[in-house]
Amino acid sequence: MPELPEVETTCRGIAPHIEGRRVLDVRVRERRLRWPVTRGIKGALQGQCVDQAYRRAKYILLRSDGGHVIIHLGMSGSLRVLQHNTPIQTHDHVDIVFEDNVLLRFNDPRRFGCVLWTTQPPEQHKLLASLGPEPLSAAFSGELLFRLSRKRKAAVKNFIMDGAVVVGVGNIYASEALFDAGIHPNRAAGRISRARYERLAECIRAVLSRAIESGGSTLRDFLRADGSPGYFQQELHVYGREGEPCMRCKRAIAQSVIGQRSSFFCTRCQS
DNA sequence: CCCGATTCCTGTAGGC
DNA sequence: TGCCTACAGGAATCGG
Repeated sequence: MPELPEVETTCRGIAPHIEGRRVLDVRVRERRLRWPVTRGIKGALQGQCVDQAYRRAKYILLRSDGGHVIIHLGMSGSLRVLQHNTPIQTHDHVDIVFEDNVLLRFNDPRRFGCVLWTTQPPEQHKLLASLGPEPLSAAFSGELLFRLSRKRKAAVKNFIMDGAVVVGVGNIYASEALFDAGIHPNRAAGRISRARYERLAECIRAVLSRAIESGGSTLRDFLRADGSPGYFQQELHVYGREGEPCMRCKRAIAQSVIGQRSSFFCTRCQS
């Protein structure tokens, strides 16, 4: 599933193929995604040049003369750069057809993703307006986590997955960063010290950076036919390892549901 | 304001 | 072997 590193990888992968190219056509086969594909997206895009593809949180933004395409991959979405004549497969919901035989194809079995068109500045769009800082930017810090967490009683795992606090920390990397930082995922966010948040912020940064490097290794595949899993899964310390020995102390990794999401942790190394 | 529960959807894994 | 159910998960939205 696309986490921030894969979204970043996808964005870097498609950008050189579509930037500077004119849109010839937009084909929508399935409008019913997380939000309905914007009516009129074809009329808005046709004939326009996409001059930039970039990422904000887990959104991929395509900038053209008159506005932006906002794409989210949800849980199962993918974007591929293909040739015009590539046969349709199941769940191929949207095509953006470019000049020079370039086709950008959105496929999403579970339809949790979206493809929207907006003429607003994207940072003012409803979906993007209240997002917190990028985890790999200077605006993100332990101090920020400390400040925003005061008086908050929610579990720290839910807190760091809150996109208004910091973007891009999904279920997998929340478990991983909390293990790396030695913090129990169920601990109340408001009862964690500044020093421990400094450590946590550093661990969030580190795990996402490493995953982007590993995501880079899936980059070679994603333009091709299959969605291969990538190597980052081999580097996970706790996620999906219930019952297996902790890599630090050998005690069995525990699993429990926190905020309706499966969480993995070591009861000895995390407190 | 804050938080937990609910919701969207389908492929996959597990049980019987 | 095959069917059926439970579950996974990003994130908006709603209700308390």
